[in-house]
Amino acid sequence: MRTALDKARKDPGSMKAKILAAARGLFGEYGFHGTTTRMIAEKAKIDISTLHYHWGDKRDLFEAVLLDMNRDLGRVLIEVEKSIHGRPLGERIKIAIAATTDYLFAHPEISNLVLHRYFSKTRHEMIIDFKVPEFTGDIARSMGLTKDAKKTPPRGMLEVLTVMNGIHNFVSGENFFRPMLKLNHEQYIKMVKETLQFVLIPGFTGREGKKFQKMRKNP
Amino acid sequence: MRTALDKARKDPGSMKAKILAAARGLFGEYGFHGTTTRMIAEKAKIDISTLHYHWGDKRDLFEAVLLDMNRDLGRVLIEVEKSIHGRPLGERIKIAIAATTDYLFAHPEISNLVLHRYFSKTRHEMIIDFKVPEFTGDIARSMGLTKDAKKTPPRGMLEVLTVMNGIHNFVSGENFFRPMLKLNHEQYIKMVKETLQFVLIPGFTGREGKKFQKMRKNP
DNA sequence: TAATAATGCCATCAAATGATGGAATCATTA
DNA sequence: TAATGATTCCATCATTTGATGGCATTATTA
Repeated sequence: MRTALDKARKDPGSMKAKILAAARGLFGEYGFHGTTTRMIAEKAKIDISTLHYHWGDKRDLFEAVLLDMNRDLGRVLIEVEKSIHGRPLGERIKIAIAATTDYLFAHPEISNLVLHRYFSKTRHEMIIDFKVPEFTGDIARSMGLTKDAKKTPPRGMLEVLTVMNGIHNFVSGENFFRPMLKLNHEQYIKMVKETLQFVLIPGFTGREGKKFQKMRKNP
Repeated sequence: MRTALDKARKDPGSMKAKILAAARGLFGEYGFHGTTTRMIAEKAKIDISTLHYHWGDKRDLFEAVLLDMNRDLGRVLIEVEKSIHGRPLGERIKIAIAATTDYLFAHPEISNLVLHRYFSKTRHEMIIDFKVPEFTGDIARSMGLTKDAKKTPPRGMLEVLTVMNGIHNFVSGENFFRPMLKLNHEQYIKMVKETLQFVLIPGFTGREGKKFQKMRKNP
C-alpha cells in the first residue's frame, strides 16, 4: 500500500494519482458511505473497473486517501513549526493559526477528511494509521505547553485540539457558515483568521501571568 | 410533518417516537448515507415497512430527526440564556460553557447531527429549517457581543460559533479523542470543560480593556 | 359485540452499488 | 515488427438498500 501511494505521488499525472485526487475530494465532501465508486470514476473520467484495477476495493482507496491526506497535513505542520521556532508565545500562535488556516483553505478536503474521521463512524472496520495524536503532541511541545519532551499531558493535547479543530471547523463549514454571514470567500477567510486569533490567543498568552497560573490550578 | 413530530413527542412510548429516537442516534453516528433503514428498524425492533408507514421515506425521517434535534437544542440554549442573565461577562461564558457541555454530553447525538450537517454533503437535496443562524445570533446578543438588537455582525457570529463548535467537537469526538488522552468518561468531560473555559474565556473578557479594543480595530 | 380504522409484519420488488471477467487497446521491449 | 505485459473499458453479476402490496393483528368506536 505504501509503495502504491508513493507511486501515485511521484507521478501526479498518472491514472492512480488522478483517481486518488478525485476520491480525496469526494470522500471529503460526502463521507465514505456518501461517496460511490461511480461518482469517483465519473469525476476522474474513467471506468469503475479501472478504479478497482488500480486501488482494489473502495475501502483500500479510502485508506489510501486518508494516508495521503495525513502525510500532507503532517508536512505542513512541520513547516509551520519551523517558521515559528524561537519566537515569543503569542506570536507563535498567531503565525501558526494564520499559516495553517491559509493552507487548509487552499486544501479544504484535508479539513473535511479529518473532521469526517473524528466525528463519523463507518459501517466497516477501517485500519488506518492516523497520526493526529502525534501531531497534536508535537504542536503542544512546540507551543511550550509541556515541559516533558516525551509525552504531552492530556490538558495540553486538549488545548491544541481546541485550536486545530477551530480551524478545521471554519474551513470545512464554509459552505454552511459563509452564506449566513453574507461574506465573500476572501472576507470569510480574513475574518476567520482574525476571530480565531482574537479569541484563542489570550487564553494561551495570559497564562504566563501569575493570576492565570493560579486559576489553572484551581479552576 | 410538524404535527407528526408533535405527536411523537407527546407520547414518548409510541412507535413513532421509538423510531425517531433510534434514527436520531444512528443518523448522528453514521450520517445519512451511512445509516440504512434496516439499521434503524433493527435498533427500534420493528420491521422496515413499519418505519415507512410512520415516517414516509428515509429523507422524511432524517428531516424529522433534524427538526427534533433542532428544537431540543434551541430550548436548552434558551434555558442557559435565562440562567446567566444579568451576570458579568466572564461568569456568563463560564456557566454557559459548563451547562451546554453537560447537556450535550448527555445527548451526544445532538452534537453529532449538528456537525454532520455543517461538514457533510448529502447526495439528495434536503429542505430543512436549520435554526443555527438564529441561535447563534441570540447567543451573541446574550453575550453582549453586539449592540444592535436586530442583527448580529459576522464577527460576533464567528466568535459564538468558535465556542459552540468547540463544545460540539469534544462531545462528538469523544470516541476518537478520549482513548488518545487515556481518560475515563468523567475525567474527559471535566477536562474538556476546564480547557474550553480556560482557553476561550480570556478572549472574551480581555476585550473590555482598552488594549484589546484597540487590537480589535487594528488586528 | 360487530364494524371500522389503525398498526405491524412477511414477502417481494426495483434501483443503486460494489465488484469482476474478458475483450480491446496501448505501451514496451526483444 | 512481433511478442509480451500493462492498462482501459464494456457488459454483467451479486449484494445491499429503499420502498411497497397485501394480509394479520390490535385498537377503537358504534
